[in-house]
Amino acid sequence: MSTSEPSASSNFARDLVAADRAAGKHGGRVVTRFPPEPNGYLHIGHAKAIVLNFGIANETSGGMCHLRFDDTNPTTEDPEYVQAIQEDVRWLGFDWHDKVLYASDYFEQLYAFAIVLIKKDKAYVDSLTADQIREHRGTLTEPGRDSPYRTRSADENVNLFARMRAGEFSDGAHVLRAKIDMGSPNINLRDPILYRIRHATHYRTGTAWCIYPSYDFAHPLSDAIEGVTHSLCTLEFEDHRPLYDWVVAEADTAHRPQQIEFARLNLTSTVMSKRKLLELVDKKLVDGWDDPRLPTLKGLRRRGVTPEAIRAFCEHIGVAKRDAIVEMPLLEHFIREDLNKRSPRVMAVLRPLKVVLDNYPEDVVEELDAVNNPEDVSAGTRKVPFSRTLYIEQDDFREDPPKQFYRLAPGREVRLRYGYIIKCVSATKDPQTGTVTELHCTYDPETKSGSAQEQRKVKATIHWVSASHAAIAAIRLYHPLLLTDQAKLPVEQDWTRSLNPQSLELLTGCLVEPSLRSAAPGSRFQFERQGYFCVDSDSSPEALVFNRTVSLKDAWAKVEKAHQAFQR
RNA sequence: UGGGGGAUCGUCUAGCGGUAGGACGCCGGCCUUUGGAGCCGGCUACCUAGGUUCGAUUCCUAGUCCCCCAGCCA
Repeated sequence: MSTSEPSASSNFARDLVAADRAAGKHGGRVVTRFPPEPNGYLHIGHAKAIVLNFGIANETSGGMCHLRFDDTNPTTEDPEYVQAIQEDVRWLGFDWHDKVLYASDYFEQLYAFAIVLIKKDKAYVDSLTADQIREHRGTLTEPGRDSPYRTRSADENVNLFARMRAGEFSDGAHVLRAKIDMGSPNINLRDPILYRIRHATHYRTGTAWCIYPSYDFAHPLSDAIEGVTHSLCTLEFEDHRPLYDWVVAEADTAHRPQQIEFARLNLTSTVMSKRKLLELVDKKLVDGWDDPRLPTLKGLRRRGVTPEAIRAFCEHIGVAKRDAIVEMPLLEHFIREDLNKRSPRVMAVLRPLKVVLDNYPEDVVEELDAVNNPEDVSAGTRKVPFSRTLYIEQDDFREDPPKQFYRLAPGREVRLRYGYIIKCVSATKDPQTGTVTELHCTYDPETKSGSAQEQRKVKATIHWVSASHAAIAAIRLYHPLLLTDQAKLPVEQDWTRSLNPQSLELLTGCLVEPSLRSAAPGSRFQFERQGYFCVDSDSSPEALVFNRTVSLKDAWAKVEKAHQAFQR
């Protein structure tokens, strides 16, 4: 990777880990883990956790970060996601050094730990129904009540739990619960469920088990089994920490991991919850998990965003405990910053307007020298064909130019990038609609780029393509997925009503310079004066498709907006 | 109204008793064969009220506001 990464910024979690290490806690070892449940695709919120966990491990000598699948719920998980998650973590640029681990690999050990708890009278089999358990749990302000089964003997519990495992009971008939305190003000401590019966096929263990450990039991013990020192998770688990500590203490594990919580990432104008993402995909409101409008890693990748940009963004936003909503323009900034340095420049006309150079010979084609990347001289130059009939951007011509509009207008001059200065002589209009269909211009032969003779300056330089040489392409422009911030989404009414109906804008008949004909899917370019684009996976040499990753900053758009605001 | 957390520029974040800094954004300017990039300058913040202290964003007290928790999800 040539892109320089910002040095890891200080944050409370890093400081905590560093302090523990300095104090010799855990023998100075640092082991973290990224523990997704394989029930969906990773998004940029996960990237924050990945960058944090792998980052802390990587910057510590001898540090290690495990990739662990928290696959304790057979009804929601699928190997498809295991595969996809590994791809995404690898794509982001992280390496788990063979430590792909699965909570399901610990089922036998976890069962043994459960027996330990039962024998210590710290867990019991409850035979209440789910509804009854809920009733007994109390409320936020009222304490819960003990289950009548809470006093079963250890022997009876061991026996019952073994029979649960053996498959003697149907789903929901019994659960294993921790015996803590039904009167605790912390609801998580009111005898939380440790195991439930699920006669379901697990994608890895098949039908070997019909009882499955809950998160609250499996997670702390998995961390302990793996020797995880610092278990970083999001804020909503803060009040599970006493339970986390209780479980490892009562199970008397050799190693005691420490849970640290941080705020999850929120971004404006998009959705990040698994539920909402799934809804968009299921209802076909987007084009699958890799729809470029989605904040999924697959979506961002297809859109043309680089892993370096995502990493830089994640480092920059920091890690703290306060709830925050990061503005999308910040992400866009890091995408532009990265792409600016690495993207070859090309010319592409999104909304073509025909231009005929009346004084340019009909049978001549010049090969003009174009710079591939002004940010990187080693990227070299290429030839771009120039001829009498060209296309320019519709936006680059105004019949009646407003103030501060420097581009083409009747009688005005602009430079054609890498070519000549041209002057607009006349505009042909459709007699029906009045729209401009064609421009007639003259070129000034003395002003060819690179020729030192003519140093005449014009206010604007515009991009263009040669009509007979250009390749036709379809271009997809992406706009915000949501018209409102996710934090402000209506809770009760259908949130999908806040979706932007224009989030995808499809342009066809776009004209791109001929060098793009052979562009491979995934390759990225800057379309000069427009933005960063990448070749979509749907693209082929016969039918080119580009996705706009992000637009360039547009100073004129601001000026124009200010004009409009002034006029109102 | 129980418990757990959190409040610093519009946004994200730093600060660990001693001039409130950075980034995005926004506004000017320079530069420019991308109205891009780059460069220069400017903008705006310590939730409130008390207290401790020579000195408080930081420590203490009391409020206020925001977030999370009542799945046999994670």
